[in-house]
Amino acid sequence: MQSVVLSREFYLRDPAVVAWELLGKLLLRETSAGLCGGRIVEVEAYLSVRDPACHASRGQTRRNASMFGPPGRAYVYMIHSRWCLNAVTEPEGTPSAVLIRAIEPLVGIELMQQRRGTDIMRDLTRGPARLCQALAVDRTFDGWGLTTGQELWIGEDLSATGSKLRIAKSGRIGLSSAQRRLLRFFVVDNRFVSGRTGRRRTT
DNA sequence: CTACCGATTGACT
DNA sequence: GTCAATCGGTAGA
Repeated sequence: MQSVVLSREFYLRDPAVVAWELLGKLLLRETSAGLCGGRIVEVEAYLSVRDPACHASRGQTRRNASMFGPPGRAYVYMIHSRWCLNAVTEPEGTPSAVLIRAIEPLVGIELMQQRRGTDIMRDLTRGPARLCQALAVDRTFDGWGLTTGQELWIGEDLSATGSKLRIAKSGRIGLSSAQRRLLRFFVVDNRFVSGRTGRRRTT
């Protein structure tokens, strides 16, 4: 599993662009129990104060503070007693982020099966809270540097074939507002994508 | 302090 | 497809 850790500059851009380009990248987690992770296949962008669905749109609180920090760090929050992982984007002070909604399991399958309590591959990392449980990501990673290449990071897959990913976009899942905006991006026909896989094709 | 709510999931019809 | 468990974050008294 050869990969090159993504730089801080990668995240220093519009969250919709970062979200799009995160598809196909590797999300990796290393503990004393071993390495695990997989390929990112579903993401959502949250656009700072101009996006009512963004946790930071109504100002800074203790929960969302890491979204106001530098790009390339994690924003981990809890919803319905489950953890979800974001990558912070844009310059410090602009609180935007990309929610990692699903990955395709590639390494450390057995470890992720243990943490999830199931052998069913499709249930390991399909959904933002499932993947956090599989990778043992919790509040302690809020603010963590995803560019460090240690413990939890995102890298370019050097073994990836040159073939271009087929990507589609849709409205974001689970929102009570701003549902019309097409800020969810996913790999077409990938069985580890959560929710409905219909909607608008783009490539 | 209390009350309300949710970027979800798993169980169930 | 529907539905509610469950608990930290947040706002308000």
